[in-house]
Amino acid sequence: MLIGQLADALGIPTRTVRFYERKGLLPDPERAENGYRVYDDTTLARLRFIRTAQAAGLTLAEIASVIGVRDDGTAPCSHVDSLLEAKLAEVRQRRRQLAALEAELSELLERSRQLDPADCTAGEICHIFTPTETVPS
Amino acid sequence: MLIGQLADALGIPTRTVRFYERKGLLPDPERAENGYRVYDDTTLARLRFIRTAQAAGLTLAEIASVIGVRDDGTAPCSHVDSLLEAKLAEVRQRRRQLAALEAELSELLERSRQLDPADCTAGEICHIFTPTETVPS
DNA sequence: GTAAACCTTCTTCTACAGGAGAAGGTCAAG
DNA sequence: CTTGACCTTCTCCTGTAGAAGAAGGTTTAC
Repeated sequence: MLIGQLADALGIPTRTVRFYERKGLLPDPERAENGYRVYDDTTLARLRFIRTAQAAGLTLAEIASVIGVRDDGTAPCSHVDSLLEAKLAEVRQRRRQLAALEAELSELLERSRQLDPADCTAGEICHIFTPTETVPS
Repeated sequence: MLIGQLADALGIPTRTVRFYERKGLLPDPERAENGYRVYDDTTLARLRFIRTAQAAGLTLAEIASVIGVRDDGTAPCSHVDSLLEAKLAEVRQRRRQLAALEAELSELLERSRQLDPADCTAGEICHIFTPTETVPS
């Protein structure tokens, strides 16, 4: 199997396969006499693994570390487990941040609806962002 | 006011002030005889505006566009409004994606708990990511 | 025998918001 | 008069996952 066929089998560009190779996610492949990369099904499986792990939010560096553990002859399960735990915590935190941002945006939009552009001054740049003044007694 | 004092007033590095200047977010400042940048309070206000807009998730390029409209003599309110609408839509979509990712991660972690690392084979790299086979009849 | 469709390596670019270092000028205090 | 704290410009680096182009060799099909 040549690189184009491998790439087509997964619907990814050939560039990406070479990129993964340089990142250490794929082993240096066999070469035909003309220098072309030659692959077998194990590479296909490895690429599928990479894509699945990516779908779980792992970065290529993290996936490379998992592959590294496996290549050391160790089952990377516990490593994967901790990566997933960390990722889950990250995702939850990010979700919280985005929830706050969504609330902030809604508030700004609501304010926008109640403001008249004619009242917007150059000094403020745009009064939608001007903090609502809590009028003191 | 020199750049260090301006930066300290907002708790940002002086580098950042120069960076904003080069990005067109701040006007070219006055210079003292020795070449030092000299600022007044309008720059302080502009920096506060930038920080507020950033907190709302706008990119520096978007903020620059808002400032550009204002510098054209137009109230940028409607422009800001559409930016905020777009940002809100983005945030909502991203939240949905993250919710799906969180579910996926939870599922993988649950699977991890039920699998024995001793069953993990080299071909799979890690069986936590191996799609659960729906056994056909 | 040539054109299309492959393949090779190399380097540079993208978005994003700065961070970091080099190499040097200026100013106030001791 | 020197030390330390400022200030200046310049250029490159960070992480992420590729995309893009240059410039060339190879193979297949007609």
